[in-house]
Amino acid sequence: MLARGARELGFDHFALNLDFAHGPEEGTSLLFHDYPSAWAETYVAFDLGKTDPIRRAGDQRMHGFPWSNVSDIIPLTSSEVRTFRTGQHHGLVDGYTIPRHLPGQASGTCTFALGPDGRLPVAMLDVAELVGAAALAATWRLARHGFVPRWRRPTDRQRDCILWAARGKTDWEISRILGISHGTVIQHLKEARERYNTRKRASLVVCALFDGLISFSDIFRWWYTQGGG
Amino acid sequence: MLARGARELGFDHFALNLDFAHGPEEGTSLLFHDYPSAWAETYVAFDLGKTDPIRRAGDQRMHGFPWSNVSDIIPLTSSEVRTFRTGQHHGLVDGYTIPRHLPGQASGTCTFALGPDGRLPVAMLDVAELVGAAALAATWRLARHGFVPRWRRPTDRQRDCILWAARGKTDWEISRILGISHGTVIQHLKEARERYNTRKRASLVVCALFDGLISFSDIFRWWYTQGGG
DNA sequence: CACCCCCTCCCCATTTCTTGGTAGGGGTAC
DNA sequence: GTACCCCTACCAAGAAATGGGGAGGGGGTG
Repeated sequence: MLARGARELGFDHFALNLDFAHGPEEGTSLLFHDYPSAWAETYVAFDLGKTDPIRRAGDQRMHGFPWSNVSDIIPLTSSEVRTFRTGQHHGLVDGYTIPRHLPGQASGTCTFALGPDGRLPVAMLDVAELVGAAALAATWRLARHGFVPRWRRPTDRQRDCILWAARGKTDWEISRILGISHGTVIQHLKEARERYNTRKRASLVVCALFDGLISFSDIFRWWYTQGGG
Repeated sequence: MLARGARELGFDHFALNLDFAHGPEEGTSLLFHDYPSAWAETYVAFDLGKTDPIRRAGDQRMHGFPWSNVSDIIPLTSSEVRTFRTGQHHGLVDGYTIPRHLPGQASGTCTFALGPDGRLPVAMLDVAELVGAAALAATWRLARHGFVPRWRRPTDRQRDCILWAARGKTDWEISRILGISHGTVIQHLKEARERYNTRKRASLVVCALFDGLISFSDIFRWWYTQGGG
């Protein structure tokens, strides 16, 4: 259906990707597409997904964007430029990507791509936006079935510690800030790690951020008022 | 502009809300609207934003929904039902709400509401979706401005190391994964920390995430392929 | 050709995190 | 009342990160 829709909108290919955010161990991701098989194989073989600038840009946006805008959204590293060029050689010249996010639950993109002779159907982008969003929402509704792990979230105090850890404080510094003992901070962070089922401070912070437990504004609001940078 | 747009779409009022923190507590937020002033004052006075069922439903959805569907999306508590009823008494009978999310950065809704005599303009809901999303995205772009630091960005190899660090790997593990020496990984991360002007691994990851150098999907995609499929 | 940047490798000392325990007091829900 | 959760606090050993140095090769550029 999406493939037909892509044609009718004036595109050549589609790709729908949905990542479920239910923690390190118990998650899944979906990928449907009708990209040229040569490119798909290259993509998987070189694990290009991890350096795909399109996905990264999607994490910064609330709605669709043409690929030509990616460099305005995020800084491109040289290897990402290479990924991009390789895709073009495989017949994926341009495209339009619609991202959608549900904090702590899922993130996904729906992309409509153009072959070598294609031109971006500017007039249809708004429709593509709606079609892509509908496809993502439908996929999410279908896929979430039988899903509700929702492990216990960290407590208030654990969250405080995570927040200060995200701000780059050591356990001892956090203890001074919160007015509790050093060992207690260690304890809170220990239990928080268990709740997110991780074993490293850095990924604890990542999990808390993605889960919506803490946010960048939480972290940086303090940062800027400090004058630190 | 939004007020005019709301009228043209067949609605009576609009409200645009953007929260910069998903965290349970603190967080800055924006609210633009042309609701009846009596309702607005009540809303603010009782801090109803925290118990507004519309917002909570928005956290569960990737795209727009009419208010009549809210009870299908989330279970309504008695206080939420009260909020709802109070709104109706103030002349807000029905509406259509468009949510958008950026995990860890912002969440917002754009609502078009109907007065006592209004009927939901079903044919225009898709347009409302686009208009609301555009308004949210524009607000986000404006609000985020002046937020993005512009230091020298980490190199490709430094980014690789940050990404694996965000995934909870140790320096030694990263060295095995990338096929380089342990000391080199330490060196890359050391220089990456200097570029982001931070001294801790956790805040290095936070900076890289906020900067868009790495993204949540980069991090979690790998996790999914490890355990879940 | 210098010069800068990137990637790679190495040394050392110190600080910090992680993991494994145990345990009391206060609040709340059944 | 009993059970559970949260917050607090402590100990100790081993693993990992941080900060300070230095160094060579390759690539691109003025």
